Amino acid sequence: MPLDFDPTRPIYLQIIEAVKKRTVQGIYQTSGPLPSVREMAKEMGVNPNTMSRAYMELEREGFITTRRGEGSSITKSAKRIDSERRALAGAARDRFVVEVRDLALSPDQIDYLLREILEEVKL
Amino acid sequence: MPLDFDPTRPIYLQIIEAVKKRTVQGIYQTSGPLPSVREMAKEMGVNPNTMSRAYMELEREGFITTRRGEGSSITKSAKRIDSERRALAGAARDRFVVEVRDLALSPDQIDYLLREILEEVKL
DNA sequence: AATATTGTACTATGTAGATAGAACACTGAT
DNA sequence: ATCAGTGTTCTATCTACATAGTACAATATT
Repeated sequence: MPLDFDPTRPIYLQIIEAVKKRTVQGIYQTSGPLPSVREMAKEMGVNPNTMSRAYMELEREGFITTRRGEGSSITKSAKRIDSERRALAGAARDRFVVEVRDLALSPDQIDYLLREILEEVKL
Repeated sequence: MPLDFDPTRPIYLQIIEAVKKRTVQGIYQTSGPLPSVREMAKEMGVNPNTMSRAYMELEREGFITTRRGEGSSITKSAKRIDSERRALAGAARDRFVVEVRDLALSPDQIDYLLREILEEVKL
């Protein structure tokens, strides 16, 4: 199932985010190996070079470790993963605040917006 | 004061969003004219071609009207502007929900996140 | 009528991102 | 030793985006 990428943003950045989110969800375990560059490229429907670029960036950030011939795996540090979860949530919050702050919404509209979010996120 | 653009996203798209936000905030009135392509380009620190592209797109969407030699102006429809406000808020909400939904946050974490947002948006 | 200001169009240049394809280098298993 | 699978590197090609510079077309102003 190839991901549906936002065509206005670099794919390799979206891949990085997707891998982090899947890890945070527990889809990728720290015990086992990460799918290989070629596998993951095929699954997400992108070129192996693009996937390799994403993996290299993830390694640079210390989120995965990678060894030639052996493959890649997620960091074993649970602390690192949880900090990633909080970082993703915080970044999403900041983006949302910036986007909404200057819309001249009434207090009622703000309350309604947040209630909508609460319901949708709970699902 | 040139805007600080996100280098990972097309500038002309960010300009479009900026013009819409300014309009929604009341910075650009429907009565008066919009700054000219060259003025706005200078103000935002981009090339006039890039600004022209943004204006053309805004016209295509029906958000501004533009006439050669005369200049551009925001749509006179207050309904259109308010619908834009709600559209911007709704899009921001949807993006936020998508970003946060799959982070495996605890209910407590969600509550805390929303309280943070409420405080920051109120300012 | 002439000039300035407006939006628009065009060519050229540079950069980033993505793809395709081939080759190389290292590791584990047979 | 061989082979398959791994990450990595390289060249080439294509597209979108942004910039620079120039020129053109239409309107408003003088």
